Amino acid sequence: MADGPTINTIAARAGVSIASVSRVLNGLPTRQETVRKVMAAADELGYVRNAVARSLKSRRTHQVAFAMADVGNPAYLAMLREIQPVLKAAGYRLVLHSTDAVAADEIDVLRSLGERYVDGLIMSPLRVTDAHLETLAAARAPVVIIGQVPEGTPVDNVRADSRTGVRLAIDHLHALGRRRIAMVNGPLDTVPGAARGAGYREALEAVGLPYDEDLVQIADFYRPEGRRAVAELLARRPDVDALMCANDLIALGALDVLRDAGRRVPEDVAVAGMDDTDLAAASWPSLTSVSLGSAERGRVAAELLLERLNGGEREPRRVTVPPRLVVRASTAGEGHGAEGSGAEGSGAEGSGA
Amino acid sequence: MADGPTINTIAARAGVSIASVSRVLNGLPTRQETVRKVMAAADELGYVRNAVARSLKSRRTHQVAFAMADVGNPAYLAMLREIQPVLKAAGYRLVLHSTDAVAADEIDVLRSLGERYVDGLIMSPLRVTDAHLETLAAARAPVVIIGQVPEGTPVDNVRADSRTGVRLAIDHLHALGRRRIAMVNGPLDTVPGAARGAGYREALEAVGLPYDEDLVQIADFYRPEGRRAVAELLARRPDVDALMCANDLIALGALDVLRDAGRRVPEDVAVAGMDDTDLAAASWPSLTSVSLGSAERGRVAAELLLERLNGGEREPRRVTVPPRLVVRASTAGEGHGAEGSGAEGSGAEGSGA
DNA sequence: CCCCACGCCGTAAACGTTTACAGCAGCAAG
DNA sequence: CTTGCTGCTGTAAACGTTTACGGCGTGGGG
Repeated sequence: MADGPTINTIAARAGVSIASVSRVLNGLPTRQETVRKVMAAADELGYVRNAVARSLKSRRTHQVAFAMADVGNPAYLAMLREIQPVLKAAGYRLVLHSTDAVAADEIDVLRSLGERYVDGLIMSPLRVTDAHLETLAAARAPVVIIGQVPEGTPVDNVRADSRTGVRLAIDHLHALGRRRIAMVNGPLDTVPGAARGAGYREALEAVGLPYDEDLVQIADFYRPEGRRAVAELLARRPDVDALMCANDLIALGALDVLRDAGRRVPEDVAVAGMDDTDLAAASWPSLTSVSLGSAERGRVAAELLLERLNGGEREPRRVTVPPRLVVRASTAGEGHGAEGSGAEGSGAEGSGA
Repeated sequence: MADGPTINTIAARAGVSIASVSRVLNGLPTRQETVRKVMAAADELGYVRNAVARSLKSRRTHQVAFAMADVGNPAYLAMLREIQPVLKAAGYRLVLHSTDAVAADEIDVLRSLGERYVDGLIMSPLRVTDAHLETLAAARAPVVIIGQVPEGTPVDNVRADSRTGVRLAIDHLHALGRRRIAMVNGPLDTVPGAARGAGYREALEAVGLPYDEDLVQIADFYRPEGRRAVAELLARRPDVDALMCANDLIALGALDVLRDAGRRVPEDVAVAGMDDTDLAAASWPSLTSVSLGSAERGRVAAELLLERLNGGEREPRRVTVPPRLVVRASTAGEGHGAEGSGAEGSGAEGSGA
């Protein structure tokens, strides 16, 4: 045992050269007799190819990195869940980085591509700075970016379309007869905040409703902030009949406040969220939400990367994944419970000692 | 550019040998002048050490694998979230495997340790078979198992204690004055199901309540199953005043059914879940739940592995992480909304094209 | 009978590092 | 001036593969 068998051990035992062993293991044309001897020796010794030596020589690691901004964020998890099987099926291992949305960490990851421990990278930065672009240009391996990237950046890119997403939701609310549709948006200096705000204005115009500053309230993307913001909004405009929230957490906060205020959802006020996280299905009433296709973005990103890893040179591609409105009780007003909710086992546990 | 600079390129440019370059890069004692020349050359060329070659020679990859049964399961995600930073801080990269709880896949992962692409492995199998144990014994790198493992298996092991967890919850319900406490358990032939069932009996005995078969209902660990089971239970025993559910999803199903039946929670029926996923805080009313310490189990597992990677030989250790009861509205009956809920940004998105 | 083609195999170099060892210069002590 | 340190550096081997190249034996065609 001591020090696992190598190609040399096998060669010695089978009475052939290491070249022959390598050929047999790689299925290159070899005499039957030799194949037999090598296979026998390998089996007896329990030989396993050393991936590191293989990578050094072949310049392929069969590993791909995914740098997610935040391991806790359901949107990134949805991506991960799709990326993983695509890579696995193609014979790649997944190296996971968490950058905590810190630009410096993201740039470190890009730079570390020079170490050549992976063949490629999928990255979803919160926002792309000039430093990012600079490092990207010098990246030593193919990269796919999930998110916004300036026009003309020569890199494969997969993006969502939250602007259209907001329009879907507003159209829906308008079709239900709502006419005083407020928006609880995230900070306007974030990329998603700006896009969603723009979507709101466009959508109102499209359905022929006036844009009213009074109906817009800014909150951070968290539940307590959502509560605060919706409370202010209600105080100022008690007459709202629908709330478009910039993400599901804000929407949950909205539900909290409406419940306390004795407003029925959706009868008095309809509520829509965004991101379609699993929280949307769990809440009461369950939450209508705009899916921005995190899962699909992950899958597409993985496929683009694989294509580039196999195919070689190619024009950089840009793919936009369309949003999808998932209607639930918080706007539709049907009973709850119809919907099957997700899967999720229990069993990561054990009994007592 | 073409083919990134190596230690040789630098040696040539700095007019020294590759050994000197290596020494400088590794901070071994070297004359100041030489250090200067090498550093200058390395900077100018934008040199980055090749991790693969380094690993081949040093027999250390600085990578650790985590094999999770299911990328979608919040319990495993909680582990991942803790494992990641611990490893990162110690200078290790994380390779993520998803085995979909398929034994054959898990065994493949164990076997693949022979490829030496990682220095160690953390694995959380759903259940451990004989084949697992056999492969484990022959594993070519240190392994830490999160979950149940037969007595005496010579492997580092971190486990939860859901049995005691159930007791915590039952004690709580009993202290609130509940006397007809039903249990909605998972399948009894799963490890968690059996442990939780045992915990239920023990706990009843401990508080002096009789064990009544009528009050036990079996469901699979999912929400629709929970609904079905609780509906049956209510039909049979309309007098229950508390429900102990074997996980949060079942508990969410219970809330659905109770709401439909017009029973108030917690006034008429108190409900407790298990696993303390983020769904527990999102639901209405928010859900009292037993945390089995997934996060802490992840952290401990990572620490055990690092210890073994640095320390070398050592007795196998077994750590049991104690459960913790998180009281929320579904039993306590206070208002909702007090609690801050988790953090979770939005921003994995982009605006429209 | 000679030559060549062909199929198979072994030798050796290469991938980019780390590191044991020896060599060399400078200097202090004898 | 020799000896022996000391401090630094270079040469070369090693990690475990893959693969270009040439050699060898066989058999068929001229």
